[in-house]
Amino acid sequence: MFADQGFAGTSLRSIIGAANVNLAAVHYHFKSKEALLEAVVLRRLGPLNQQRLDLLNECERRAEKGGPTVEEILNAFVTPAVTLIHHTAEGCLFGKLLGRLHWETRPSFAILARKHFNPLFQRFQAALSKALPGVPAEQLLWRMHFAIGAMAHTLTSSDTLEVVSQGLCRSSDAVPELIDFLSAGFRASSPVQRRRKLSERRS
Amino acid sequence: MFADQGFAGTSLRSIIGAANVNLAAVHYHFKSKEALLEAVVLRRLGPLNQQRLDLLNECERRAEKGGPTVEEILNAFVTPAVTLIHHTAEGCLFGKLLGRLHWETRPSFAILARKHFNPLFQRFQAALSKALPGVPAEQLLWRMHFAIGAMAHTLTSSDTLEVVSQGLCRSSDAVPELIDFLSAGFRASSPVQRRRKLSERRS
DNA sequence: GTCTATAGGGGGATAGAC
DNA sequence: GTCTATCCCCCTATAGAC
Repeated sequence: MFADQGFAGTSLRSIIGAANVNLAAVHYHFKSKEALLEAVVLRRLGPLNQQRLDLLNECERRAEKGGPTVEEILNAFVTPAVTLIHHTAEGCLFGKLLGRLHWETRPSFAILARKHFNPLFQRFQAALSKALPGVPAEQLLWRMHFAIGAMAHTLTSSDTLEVVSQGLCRSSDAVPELIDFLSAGFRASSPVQRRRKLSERRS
Repeated sequence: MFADQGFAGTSLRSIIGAANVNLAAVHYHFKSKEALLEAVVLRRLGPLNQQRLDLLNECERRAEKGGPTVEEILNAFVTPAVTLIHHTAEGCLFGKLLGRLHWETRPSFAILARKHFNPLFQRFQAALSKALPGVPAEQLLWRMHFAIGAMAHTLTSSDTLEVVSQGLCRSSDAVPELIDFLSAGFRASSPVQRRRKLSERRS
């Protein structure tokens, strides 16, 4: 319900109705509405982030000298989350919740999100930096930012894409399509000349 | 306020407080809270979408035979929106609102968003399809989906990136970085072989 | 541990005076 | 057109019986 309607848009009363419990039980077991959300998120996000790290470690261990490819690193980051959306209905909902978490603005959420995301982010930043020695730090951060946006939007809205495309795009293709797209973006060469050209054209 | 706290998270009472008006005035002039949001959005979204179409038409007119490049098309789509975030504070807020609109789930919002987004989407889909004859329709839709996610996330959260990167990434670089990244993604070749390989690795 | 009952404060919308 | 006062509902959280 948090996934579909957002935090502010979901009342505890609608939750207890769906769960056939009473209101006091929520506060007894979880203390507050925000703490309930945190519990809902953490139950699955912990294992999911661990899975991402395991995949990354594994492909680094297996890699020839020079480390894993961009595709392998992105695969470790993206796949555990994005495969959620075409498995169980529950996984699909958690995927939406996960995507939403990236742009909830309540201070307590931002803290929650960063607490469980920053270590992961830095680990993947280091791996990508090694795999892409030609990309300056600033640019790598921008590209990770874009990748997170594309991934989060896929988590929250790929069902919309299925409808808009009239069934042409299926969620089961999301992972390979996303990795193809992102890895090409990360590898993009960006001659200063071309960037200047676009800037001038805009002004 | 809608941009920062979302629709459900923003009360009319907090709005009238900030605007120094009374509650009845809102309902007299806008009829309802949802209609107020629609008015807020439409005042700026109409001109912005027109600007995107104008830019696209202009670069198509100016292009040599073969039509405009992917970069030019993406520039027409992305720039009018993303330049919002590093101009006025008001523009920055509207950028956030615009990004948020892509993943508000209330039925009335979905209708609003698609009503003003679908025509634009189809126009750009046609242009991109022409510029990328080797990319099948299904894949192009996925890539537009990813591009929208990256753009929307940039609109809503690039201030976070400025903080996380400790000032290394500045919003004024968002447009060229985004266009570099996306255009490479759109041009990506995707040998079926590689995609199968990744799929197998996952299973 | 579990429940009912209620506190105590918003929420959006509206009636009716001016 | 504008404002005050108010309706009526829903919200989170808690007290206190069992």
